[in-house]
Amino acid sequence: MPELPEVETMRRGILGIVGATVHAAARTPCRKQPISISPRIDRLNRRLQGQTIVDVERLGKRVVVVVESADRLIFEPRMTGLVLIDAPPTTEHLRFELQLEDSAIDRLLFWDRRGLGRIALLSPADYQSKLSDGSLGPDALSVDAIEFRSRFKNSRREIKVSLLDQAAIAGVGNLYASEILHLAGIHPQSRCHRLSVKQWGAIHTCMRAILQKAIQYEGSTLSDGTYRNALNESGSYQNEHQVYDRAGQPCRYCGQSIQRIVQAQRSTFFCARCQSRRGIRPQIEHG
DNA sequence: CCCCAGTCCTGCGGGC
DNA sequence: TGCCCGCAGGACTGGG
Repeated sequence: MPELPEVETMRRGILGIVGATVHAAARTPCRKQPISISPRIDRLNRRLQGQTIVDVERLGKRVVVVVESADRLIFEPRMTGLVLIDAPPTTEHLRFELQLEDSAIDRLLFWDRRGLGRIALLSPADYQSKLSDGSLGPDALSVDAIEFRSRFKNSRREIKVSLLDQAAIAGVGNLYASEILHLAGIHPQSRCHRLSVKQWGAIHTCMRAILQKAIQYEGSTLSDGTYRNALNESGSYQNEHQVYDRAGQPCRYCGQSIQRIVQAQRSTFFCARCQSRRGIRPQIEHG
């Protein structure tokens, strides 16, 4: 399930398309239900044809391809989507391609096994309103500690659930939320409004540490093997997981059995000893 | 404001 | 052994 580190790895993996010119944008033959592409593919193709790619950005869990007209092609992988420049895992789930010219890279591909992913082409005005309509918070790696705390501190929700709210902070998903709170020594059911300034500092610091380390490891490829980088290679951060999908196994830090609970219909994994309802794990340095 | 259940969708693995 | 159901969860919606 691509979260910020996986999407950032995809972004880095396709940077070679900068400078290429779009020959055509097209759906690929695929017997599955067509994925959502906005606007309609013929209109999207007309707006992209002949455009030079000038940048590849990331916005939370989305890959953003910028062309010279300042239109932005947004790839939203959701659960099983991949942005690739090399051989896709299967041909039957290949959904979309950008045929390229004037480049060593032939084409940019969107592959998605389950088809929940989305593609959208946004004008600069559409993009600006998307950024300012409140549906997407600041990127998890851009937001500073003050802004971070201010976005959560008055909420009565549980911290784990709040971290998944993309309108608060963009980029953190279910896997990394558990890992971040474990490193910070914060219980996932802690209510936001009851956390201290020091605890918010710890969560912010640990969020940055976990996400940056996961980027270094090129993301997490889970047992279903779906996630791949742009060259169709596995990530390796799954080997570093402390709690995610480790229910019943010993905490690597203290040996206590990792617990699984359900919050907002999603699995949360945590260590009840390292993540007490009181305070920060004392051994972790913050700042 | 926030919560919850349902929706999309496919592949897989547990259980019978 | 084979089949079916439920689960995985990112983003969103509608109702309470």
